[in-house]
Parts: sequence; C-alpha cells; structure tokens
Amino acid sequence: MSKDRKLDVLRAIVEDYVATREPVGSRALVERHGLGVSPATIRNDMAALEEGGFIVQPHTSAGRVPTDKGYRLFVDRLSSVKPLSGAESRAIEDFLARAVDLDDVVDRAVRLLAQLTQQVAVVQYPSLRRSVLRHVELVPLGDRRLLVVIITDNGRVEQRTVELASDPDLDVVAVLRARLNVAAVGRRLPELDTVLAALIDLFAPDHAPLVRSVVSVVEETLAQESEERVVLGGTANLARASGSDFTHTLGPVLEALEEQVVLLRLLTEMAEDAATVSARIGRETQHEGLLETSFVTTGYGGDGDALARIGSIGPLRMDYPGTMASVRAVARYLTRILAG
Amino acid sequence: MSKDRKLDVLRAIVEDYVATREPVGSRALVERHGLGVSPATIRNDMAALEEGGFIVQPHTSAGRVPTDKGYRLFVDRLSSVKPLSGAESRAIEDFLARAVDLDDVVDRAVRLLAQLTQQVAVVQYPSLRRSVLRHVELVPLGDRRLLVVIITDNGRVEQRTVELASDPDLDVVAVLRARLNVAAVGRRLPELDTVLAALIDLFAPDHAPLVRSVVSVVEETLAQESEERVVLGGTANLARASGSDFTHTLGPVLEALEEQVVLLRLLTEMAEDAATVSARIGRETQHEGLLETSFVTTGYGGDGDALARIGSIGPLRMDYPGTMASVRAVARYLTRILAG
DNA sequence: AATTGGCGCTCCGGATGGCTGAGTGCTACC
DNA sequence: GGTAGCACTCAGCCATCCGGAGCGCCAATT
Repeated sequence: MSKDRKLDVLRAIVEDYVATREPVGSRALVERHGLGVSPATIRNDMAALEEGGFIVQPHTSAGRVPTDKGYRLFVDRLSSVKPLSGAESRAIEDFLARAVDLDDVVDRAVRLLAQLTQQVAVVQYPSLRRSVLRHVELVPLGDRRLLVVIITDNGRVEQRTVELASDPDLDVVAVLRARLNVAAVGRRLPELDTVLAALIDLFAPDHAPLVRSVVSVVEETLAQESEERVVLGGTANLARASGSDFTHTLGPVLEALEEQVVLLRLLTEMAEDAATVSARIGRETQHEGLLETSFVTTGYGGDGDALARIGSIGPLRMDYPGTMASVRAVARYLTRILAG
Repeated sequence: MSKDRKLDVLRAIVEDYVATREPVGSRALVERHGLGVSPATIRNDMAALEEGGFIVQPHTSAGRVPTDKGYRLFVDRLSSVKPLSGAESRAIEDFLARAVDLDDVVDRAVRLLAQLTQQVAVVQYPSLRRSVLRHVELVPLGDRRLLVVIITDNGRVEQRTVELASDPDLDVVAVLRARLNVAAVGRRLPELDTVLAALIDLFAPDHAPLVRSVVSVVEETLAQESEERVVLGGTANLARASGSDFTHTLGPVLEALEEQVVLLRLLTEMAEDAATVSARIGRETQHEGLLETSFVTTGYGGDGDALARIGSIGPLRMDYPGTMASVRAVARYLTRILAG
C-alpha cells in the first residue's frame, strides 16, 4: 500500500466531495479517477486515512467526507493554485481600473471577488499604520466646532470634528494649519508624535487648548488601530450557494460576519505571510460561528509587506484552488492600482 | 354581526399570528382575547374577512393567516405606534451622542436600530442634494494627479482624484482653491452651476483644462444622485429570527438587500411623507426577493422635509407597532444629533 | 337578524414499517 | 500488497395509517 496512493485517494475524495457535496464511496472513486486498482484496495486506504483523521464517514456504511485536517493537508500539499485565464485577468484589471476613489476601489474589489468566488468577499481598508501624512485641513464649522480632515498618501481621507471651549480665532486656525502641514506632512507615525508634541510649544499659552485638541485628534486618528475597517460583499452567496451547505446553521455565520472584530482578528493573525495566500479551515478560525467555514486571504498593497488583506469566506467544502487563485489575482491588481 | 367586531377579529388574528407564527383558529381566538362570543360566531366573521381578502387559510381546515392586505389594514387603522419607555429613549440618545463623525453616527444608528427591532436596519446617507458647500480643498498628489476634497455643511466629506494632462502649477492650484471657496461656499446646487461656470473664464486659457476638470468634478460629485449610499446592519437577524420565517427563501432576500438600487428605489418612493412612518408590505415592495418582507421607514434630518431616510426590514409577520416606534425614535434622535 | 351548538368532513403532521441500494468490513485467496 | 466475494448496516423513500385541529354548514335559539 504505497503512501503516494493514499494521498491520491485523499485528493480524489476532496475533489469529488467538493464537486458533488455527497459522501464519496470506494466504487465511485475508482470509476471517476483513473486509479488502476479495485474498490477493495481503496477501502483499505480509506480505512488508513480515517485512522489518521483525514476523513470520516457520516454514518456507518456511507461514503467518506474530508475532515478539517483532510482539507488542510489538501491545501498544503495536494493542490496547486490554478492560474486564471487571460480574459479573466483582463476583466479584473479593467473593472478595478474604473474606480474613482479609494472607497470605490475597495467597493469594486469586494464585489469582484464575491462574484469570482461565489462566496463572501472581505476587504480590509488599507491601514493607516504605515501611511504618510499628506495634508491636514482645518475647517471651522462655527458653533465652537472645528472639522479636521486628514489626508494620507494612499488616498485615504479621515475626518473628525472637535468641540472647543470657544469659537477659535480664524487667524490662529490658519497659522496652525500652515504649521501642522509644514511640520507633519511626509512623516510616519513614530516620528509624527514627537514632531507634533514640539508644535504645541510654538503657540501662545492661551491658544494651547485649541492646538492641543487638534494635535491629539490627528494623533488619535492615525494611531487608531480600531480604525481598521473591513467591508464585505456577496453575503447572499452564502444562502444561494447552490443548495445548502449549512443553511440551518446560517445564522451564526452571518452573526460572525457582522462582528468586524472577529474578521479583523483573523486577518491580523494571518498577516504574517503577507505575500502568500493562506487559509483558515473550519475550527482553525477559532470561532463558533465559523466552524463550518473556511477563510482564504492574502495581503495586498505591499511593497514587500502588505498594507492590508483581502479574502474570501466560504463553506468548508469550497473550491480551494479556485478561491486561492481569485483572491491572489484580485490582490495583485489591487496592489497595482493603489501603487500606480 | 357588527362591523367593529370583524375588525377586532382581524386585529386579534394579526397579533396572535405575529406572536405565535401559527395559523390562528376560532377557538384559540375567543380564549386568548376577551371577545365575548362563541367560536362559531368568530368563524362567520372570519369567513367574511376571508371574502374581503384580509386573511387566508393555508389549507382547508387550518387556522387563518393575515394577507398583505390584512396587514395593511392593520397598520393603517388597527394599530397605534406604542411609545418607547423613558429608559429606552435615554439609551438611544446616549448611544448616538457618542458618535465622533458622520460615518460613526450612521454606523451607530444602523446598529442601534437593528438591535432594537431585531431585524435588518437600513440608513440612507444624508443627501447632498440640499446641502451647502462648506469648503473645497485641492491637494496635488504628484504624478499628474490632484485630490479634490469637498466638504458639505452636514459634515459630509467627499473625495475625488482627477487625472491631469500634466502636473499642475502649484500657484495656480492655490489661486483656484481660493477662488473656488470664495465663489462657491455657501451655495446650493442650482446656483452653484452658474457660479462655477463663470469661474472658468477668470483663468488664462492655458489653465482652462485644469480648472475645467476640477469644476466638473465638484459639480458631478454634488449632483450625483447615485452617490446616495445606504448602509445596512443586522443581516444576521434575518436568519436568527427565532426560527424560520422564510429560511428557505432567504437567499433572494439577501440578494435584494445587496442591491442598493432596490433599497434606494423604495426609500425614494416612500419619501413623500417625510414626517410620518410609512410601510411597504409584502408585494407592495414591488420586488421579487422582498415578497415575504415588510419595510418600515421614516425620514430624518429634516427641518420640515427630510434629508434622508431610515428604516427596518423584517418578515411580513413582524411587530409593526414596535418596529414603527423604534424607527421613529431613532430617526428623531438622529435628527437632533445632526442638527445640534 | 345575529348568535350559538352540533355534526360531519378535510387535511396536516407525525408515527410506523417495509423495502432498496449504496457502501462498508472482513476474510479468504492470489 | 492487492483482490474478490459476501454478509451486514443503515439512510432514504414510499406508502399507509391515525389523531387532532379546524372549518363549513345547518338547524335551533334569543
């Protein structure tokens, strides 16, 4: 009983089960794949695979179904990411290139990926973390409020209003805006802190509250890890998913998806390998609602290491090679668009 | 057979069906509600109501279930919006007041309403339509691109990048920014057009392309009806909805919700009565996927007539009075926050 | 004229039971 | 190690059956 064949059998089981969504038996296996052995032989292999925890049978005398561990082995060693067709690539690039601003890019990426994978797509907004401040704008709104608009070099725009004790002096605001921009533009987060701190001393004491408020708002905004937003699309695919993979347990899945925290945790956990496509399979997600679910992600926007991540969530029995290909492709074009 | 009692019967049927999710029969009806008559009498009334198309029986010899028409009559004449408790009101106000910017307000409102109604919440972004331009900011990004940031008086910030034939002259950009702001700030859309058109002539011909691009971007952004965005939350409530109202047909509903166009159409159609809470029940939504669904909305942000709408989508058999109360309450506080 | 009680009828839903086919595990054999 | 055959198990399907809920109708009552 060669070891290789057992792996072949596992691969075949995964592929068939993904395709048919039905437990696959020994006979069907030898027929549909060109294994040159008899069903009985396969049964022995399957017994071994079951022993190893890669497959299970739903009931006595039913076909076999891959376990989390089985899928894991499959994606790690038995599958290769299949490249997209030229036409598909062109369509992707084309669609993304039409975006008018960052929000639109993200929006299009989500829709595109959802469409490609027929699953739920997730796109994380480019992190402010490593971005460079491009411009700060102060707009007095009257009524003792001041609008602070922060523009970063990847096209992201953040806005905050600050409440002041009194209506600010317009001249002071103008000076502050100028100095802020001179001092802070082009800085990244660590150095930004010290630069901004120094700025406060340049102003007369009676303007200190204003300056302090504005500075701290800018700092907070750029620091805010929580500012990491994710956008999803294709939720409907969960239900429509050509039948019912977990129709009955669909509620928990939707709940998990609404919890941005959960998604963000997973995304950051997977962030170590920025360049490669990685997957969380079933219980590896460490989340109740996502037990019957896999999450395939990769980084994008990176020169070396990534700005943020993009991914696709689908049933345990999804087309891993296809999903990984789509995710990778969209990530690449996304990176290109953002850089260009 | 008094007409009044028939209405009472209808009301009772709706209430019971909403509570139990089971067809309600004549006996149960007289027991649970203090109607002082016998089941047989009720049966006669029910026959009449069925004749009128307000109720149906799923099968021969089953209890009765309200039809769209029945619910309609119920919300129009048989129910009154029940006010929220003081504690609830305070909680709502409190939660909304903590928002840091417009996005956050909208986000909180959605979550809040989803939570209150245990259904899907929908919030439409305040329309640019009637808003006043507060500030325009131009930021050269290098690489022949210019970022245009448009700030309106309700705190909304829009951003666009424009591609230029060549890198713009920084001085010209500064002048343009100044003139734009002088000319356009405080204007509403109709007059804005003419003002901006006049602006173009003020510049030397060789700067015309730049000016023209920027002006048209500003105009487009403010004009864009499509810019009407909606945000939803509580999708999970659809599935969790304590059992299955339409679990089997959940796919189409999710699809419909993803189609922002559909929601926007409904919202605008219902916009006539800005102040009151109105409902679309079942087929009144005119949309396949929403047949088993009702949509309760009202306007907010209005001084007189509303800026945008907020609403809740749930199963046909939802708690109409409760939903309407929640929607109205959130809308009110939303209006207050945006105005304050 | 409205209400009521009674009767027969319909039909849903769950329970029961038998059958079939797929698929296994085992053992004996090559 | 691989194969063939055989007995066994079990989900799924169908058909049947039964009980109960609920109705419609009608005749009787107020």
